[in-house]
Amino acid sequence: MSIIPLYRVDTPHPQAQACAACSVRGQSLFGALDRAGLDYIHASIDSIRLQPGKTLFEAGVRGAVLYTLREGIVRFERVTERGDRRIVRLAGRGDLIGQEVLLRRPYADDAVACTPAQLCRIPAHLVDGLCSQNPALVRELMLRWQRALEDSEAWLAELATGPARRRVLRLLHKLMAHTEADGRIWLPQRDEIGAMLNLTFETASRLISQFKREGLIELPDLRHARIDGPALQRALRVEDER
Amino acid sequence: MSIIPLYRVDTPHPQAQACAACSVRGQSLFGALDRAGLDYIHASIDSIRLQPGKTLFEAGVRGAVLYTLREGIVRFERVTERGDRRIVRLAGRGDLIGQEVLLRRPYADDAVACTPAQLCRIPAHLVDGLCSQNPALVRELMLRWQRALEDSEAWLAELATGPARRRVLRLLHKLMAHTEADGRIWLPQRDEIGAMLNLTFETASRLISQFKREGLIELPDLRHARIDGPALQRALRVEDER
DNA sequence: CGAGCCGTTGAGGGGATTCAAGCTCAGTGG
DNA sequence: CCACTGAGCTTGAATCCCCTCAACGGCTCG
Repeated sequence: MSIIPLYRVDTPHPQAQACAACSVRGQSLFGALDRAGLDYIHASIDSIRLQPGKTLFEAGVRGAVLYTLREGIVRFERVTERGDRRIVRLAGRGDLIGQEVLLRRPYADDAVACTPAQLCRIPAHLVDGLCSQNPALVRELMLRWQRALEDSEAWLAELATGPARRRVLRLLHKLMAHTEADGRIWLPQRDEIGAMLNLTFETASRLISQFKREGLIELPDLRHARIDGPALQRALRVEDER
Repeated sequence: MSIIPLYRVDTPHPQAQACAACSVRGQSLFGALDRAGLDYIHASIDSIRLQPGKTLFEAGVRGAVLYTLREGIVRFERVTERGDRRIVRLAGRGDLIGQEVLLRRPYADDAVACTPAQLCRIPAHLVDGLCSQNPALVRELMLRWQRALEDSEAWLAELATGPARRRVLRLLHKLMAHTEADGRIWLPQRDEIGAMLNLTFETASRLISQFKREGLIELPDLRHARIDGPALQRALRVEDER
């Protein structure tokens, strides 16, 4: 919960200090804000934690809040008319989640935590207010929309094309962008891989096992992998040159 | 080319009148503009015609113009690292094309006319200028970004999933949104269908022929189809309930 | 009239799915 | 303590759907 100051102080609000020191501030939406802007927002922003598998919001709901992802990975998924789940995009550190509420639109997808996640919960009206003052923020928002669009199109072009082996290799490549401090990457469950790449979980399992045998990856635990980067590059080259 | 007036007149500029009367004005980006706004923009906007197969711009290029599609269908495509062409989205009447230039970003995809197309060519700086005056325009822009994002995600979920028959049926369903005045829809070439649905052109051809035999569609000419709507709905139902 | 593009159709092969069984591991309760 | 259970992962065998390769026909253009 946020804290509401009862008296005027000269030092900035503690949450404002926290925002100013935030590890993802430079990459986040509010990176464009100055001290005064931070002072304005701090009181309304809550910090949220989410366990893997927990949903942040559901498609179709008209929400009034959006989120900045400080830590972890969140996936966007939707259920097709045929009834199967399809993961259409991932969000990582610094990404904005649920920006459609700024347009008074319902959430477009389910948003579900893939890993333990930490987020800032931001009321939509807060961003509305800041936008009218701050053109840089508007531009920042548009940039995020464009990035999300390009992500989605790249996903379609690169992760939904070609043989299964190539698709899983490309997924591993993409996941390397979210490498953790200790060099491990998040390895999705087999049925999640299936939902991302349009494969059955058996096929996903076969390929991950195969990569293990080939020495391309190793699994320190069930949810993480270490990837042999150069070997992955080579394997991708082989797939693409044919 | 645009015409620059040499003397001040009381009647609105002819192009401003054309804009005000534009058939897609209500759905277009500048639907949010008033008379004064239209007067401001008219002189810089050119009208463009494009034949099927002609490209409007290429991915990676840093352009300075964006477009409103007045008539026809334009596709966005990109070449995967493996080297095959993949169509990732379609634009129809009233859609905005190339808005990434507003962010000083290179075009994200190739844009190619699918049908004869008419567009308005809009210099990016023009929109920049209007945005600072006109909050409604900013909101309209954001809405378009969000719509494009949702289109792309829906494409991924609905057109890249399931057996080939279902994918082509869903494509026909989607194309019905662009039905022409006489009730015909644009029917892509077989290899275009392949590039949209990740199929070979042979498979696309087989399915279109099959639909013809089933009476689901008829082809008045090679590039157009008439669809039996209820039959299509039934066929989709059958596909989805299994 | 031949060349080239586009569409159609067939035959055969291959890669992913389907169906099925067995495995590990964490949690539960006797 | 350990059987029991269920969820997730792995692996095998058979099937099927789509791709590949190939031939052919219609159409437009030079």
